Amino acid sequence: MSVDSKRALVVNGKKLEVEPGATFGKAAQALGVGKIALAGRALGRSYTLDDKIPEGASEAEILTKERGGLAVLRHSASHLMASAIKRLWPEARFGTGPDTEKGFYYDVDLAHRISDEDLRKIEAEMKKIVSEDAKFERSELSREEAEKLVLSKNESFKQELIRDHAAGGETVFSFYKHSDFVDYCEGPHVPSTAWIKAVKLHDVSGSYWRGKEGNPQLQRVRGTAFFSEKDLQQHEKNIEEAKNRDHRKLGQQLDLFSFNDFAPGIPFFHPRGVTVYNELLAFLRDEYRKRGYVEVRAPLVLKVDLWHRSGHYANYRENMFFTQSEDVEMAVKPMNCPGHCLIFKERPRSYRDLPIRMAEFSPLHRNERSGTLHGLMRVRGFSQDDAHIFCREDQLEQEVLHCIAFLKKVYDTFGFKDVKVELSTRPEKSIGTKELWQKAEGALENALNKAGLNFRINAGDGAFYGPKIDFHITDALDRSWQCGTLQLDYNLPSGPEYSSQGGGGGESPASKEANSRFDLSYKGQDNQPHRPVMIHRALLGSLERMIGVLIEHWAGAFPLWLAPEQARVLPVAEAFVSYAREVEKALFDAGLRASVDDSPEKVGKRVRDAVLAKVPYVLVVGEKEAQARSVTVRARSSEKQVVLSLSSLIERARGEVARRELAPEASTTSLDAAAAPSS
RNA sequence: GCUGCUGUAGCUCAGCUGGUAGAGCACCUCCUUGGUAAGGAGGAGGUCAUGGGUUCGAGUCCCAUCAGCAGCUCCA
Repeated sequence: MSVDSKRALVVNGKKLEVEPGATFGKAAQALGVGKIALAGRALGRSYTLDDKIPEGASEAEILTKERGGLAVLRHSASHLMASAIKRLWPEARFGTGPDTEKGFYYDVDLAHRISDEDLRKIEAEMKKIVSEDAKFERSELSREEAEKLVLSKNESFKQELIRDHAAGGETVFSFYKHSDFVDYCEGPHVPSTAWIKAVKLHDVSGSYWRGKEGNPQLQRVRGTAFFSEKDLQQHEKNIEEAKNRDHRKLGQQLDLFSFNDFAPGIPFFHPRGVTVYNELLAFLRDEYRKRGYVEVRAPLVLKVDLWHRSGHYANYRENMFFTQSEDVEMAVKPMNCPGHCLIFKERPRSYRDLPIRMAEFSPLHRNERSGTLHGLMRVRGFSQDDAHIFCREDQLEQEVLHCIAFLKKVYDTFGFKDVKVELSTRPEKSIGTKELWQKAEGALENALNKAGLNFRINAGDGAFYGPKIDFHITDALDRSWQCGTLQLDYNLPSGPEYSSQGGGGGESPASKEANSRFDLSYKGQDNQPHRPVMIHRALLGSLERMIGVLIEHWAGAFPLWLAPEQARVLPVAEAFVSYAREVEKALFDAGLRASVDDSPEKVGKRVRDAVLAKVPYVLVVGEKEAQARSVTVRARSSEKQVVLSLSSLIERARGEVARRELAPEASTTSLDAAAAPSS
């Protein structure tokens, strides 16, 4: 083969003939994306457009603005920021600085505490470097050279990374340089700093090196970047709007709940919040009745002996509240499972009794670390829609499917579209045989597939006693919260045969008690005792967290069945207050939550108040309505007015509640259809 | 728990380099009897998170504590 013969290459999925020694830039031009090309990739590595396409590559990728560009831009912005920081504080050392979903950050080790003012200074310095139009250049070094280079710059964190990568088998260490700043980095990057025009730094916070609590804490400087100033502004605007959905803000505005210094992290639910809370409970109890659940109530405070037996004392003590009675140490329960095991044991059980689906809504208390608290999403006192299913081994899959079907019903009722499902498998520290684990994981995976759910496997993240399925929902600011959970538990039902092979945490192996859990059994068809399997499951997760999620999901505009105030009657003048009261009474008698606003304000003002309170139905009544025994309805999310007879409004609203209808728009449509011809 | 930031009326916030508190909304009273997103006038309301300290004097400066916010960590 002659040296100058062209070679075939697949670039971005298209076949291309390239000259030997051609650069990624040339390939980009040949593809017609020369102007928007940012970087190249081949053989699992990133390159600049000026780099030659590696000889051995038969495929290559050109990253462009549209093709993975934002991540490239942001990663470059993090380098740009690091270089600006280095100019301002030459002693700064760096951890890692990746792009993220919404922007980028760089972790900095610097004795000087970076303030908000400093962020502006850094931004100004970044602008300078942008105007310098500094090229990003790539180079490759051997391990020795790489370590030498980072050590010469006193970058010990980078050295640690290099050593780790070397231990992982890496032999080529790439560096990216722009201006006077060089960084150990995989890339890719934009061609030059001039690309990074729309960039903004947001905040600085602490962050442990490599995410380990014992490690030194670096300063994480966070920001974001876009290709255009317009996109950046839009992004900032979106964030502002998302903040208006924050359940903490809406919870206060809508008078749903509050927090008080006297009980940090434990919510006070106001009357309106309790209405939502109780409607959710009613929904679940309805479903429990249909699905063969039984509800129980176990004590809130139990002797520590019990928590020793359950393993909570050894594994969960840090998160428990303790108290005492006379000389007996007791604990406030953080979970329901031990109580349910005790109820199970209260009498002999037969295989005919199983499955037992035992539900409980009791409040739980967990002493969460102060920094983890977050509105209703993470609290120290809450109730789960908890249940423990005691079943036979052969009922396991069916029961898991039963739970998933239930969960789907619940999430459909709320209209959740983006639920992330994770299957967490056997962790390093685990109890039980390999076969048991494989069986359990298989059962869960099988059930997920049968249920048609897309899921991600989260290897090694299961509980030590069994694998689990978690359901995550994101909040207004895209933070992910675990809501539903489904866990297989072989631990709590176990008896004296249980040994603390790795899972026992701080338990003393000498203690026989610690080595026996609840020793649950049922009498099988064979007249022999058998061990039941326990499924621990919650669908909403905690009522508190779910209410927080729902507030953000609907921006406070609850569907009719959950709305604290379902209708507000506004008499147009004092003369019609008595008819307004009649309407209120009729609604009340129909089981609906209604009020009259007879404050001495103009109708416009009272309509505004009702809209801001997100009341689903605003009913204006005056002379016409009083005579016709009708109401003029203004449904939420529609300014359209519809005249309805009082009786047909009630009929509609009751149906909407009974079916737990979702969208306010749906009710608007049905109202339109039912609209009496207005005179 | 860690790092940083914040804490002024019920809510949202103003209060310059220290000279002992202000607005809008909400609330109350009166006027207005109003037909779909803010009618008008007046009034009341604050141990400036708490506790120390510096100072002739602290909302303002310093320290501690408490709580919240962002991120990290944690989340059986």
